[in-house]
Amino acid sequence: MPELPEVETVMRGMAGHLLGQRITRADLRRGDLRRPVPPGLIAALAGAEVIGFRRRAKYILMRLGGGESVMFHLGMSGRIVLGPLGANEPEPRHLHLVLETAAGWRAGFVDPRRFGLIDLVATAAEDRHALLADLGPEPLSPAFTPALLAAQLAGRRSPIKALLLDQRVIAGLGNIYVAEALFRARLHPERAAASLSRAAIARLVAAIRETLREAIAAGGSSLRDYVQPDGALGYFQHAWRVYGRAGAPCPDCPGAPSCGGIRRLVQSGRSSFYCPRLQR
DNA sequence: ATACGCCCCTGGTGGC
DNA sequence: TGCCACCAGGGGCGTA
Repeated sequence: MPELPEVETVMRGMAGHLLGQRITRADLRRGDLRRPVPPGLIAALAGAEVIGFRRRAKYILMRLGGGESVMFHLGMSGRIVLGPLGANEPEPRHLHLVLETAAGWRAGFVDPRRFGLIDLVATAAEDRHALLADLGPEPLSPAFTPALLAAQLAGRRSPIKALLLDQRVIAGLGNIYVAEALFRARLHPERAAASLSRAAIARLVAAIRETLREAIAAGGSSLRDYVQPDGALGYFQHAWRVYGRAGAPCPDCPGAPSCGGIRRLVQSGRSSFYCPRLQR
């Protein structure tokens, strides 16, 4: 479930074992991801020291001593696996890139559907990368204010759900956290963006922040060092209030009959979940 | 400029 | 057991 909180958690887990380490070996098994892995990737990685990590939207930037950053995007099914060298575990399927560190750890990029990507960018020019240049504000940054969101929504007739998924409007939300934030803000996913009052926009900004913060906290607290027994980083169970719960009682409606339960609808090909009584 | 459908790819699930 | 339809956390592209 790689949306912003999962990507943040994965990044922290990677940093825990890779930051400050030297990469002794880099092995590309398969380079035809969403876009081809750049030819210079292995040369940039091999022998390099990992000197920093940063997340922007759903991208992880791993900064190397040579002045380049490796960009990872997990797509729908991507994950990072981590384990000690020499462990006798079977290699996961769909392992596309393997890194080994001087300290004896192995990190792997696994992505069955190959909607993810790996790219290389000059560290000094990270934000000018074509995939980062047009991204909207980070929802957890002070720059993400009701006034800013209001300016983005003004005059837009699209459903609010669609705009919150648009990474140019706000960076890092995906289908799950949009559903959860709209529920928390009591806004129906089909509401026209421009019809939101100032108060509703303020509620939405707060709801997005709270939803993401709690999810990051859950990810961090559920994994002592972020590495699960199978080596996967940053994937944690979370109790969604509405996502994936069609037909279930609404957690905030005291009597189930009062709203008839959580409903599912399809918007531009993707599922939305909401409470018909609370969300308007 | 904006909005929408379609596509990329593999795997899991549930029905027959 | 097999087959098939449907669904899935993302996002880019072409077309109106």
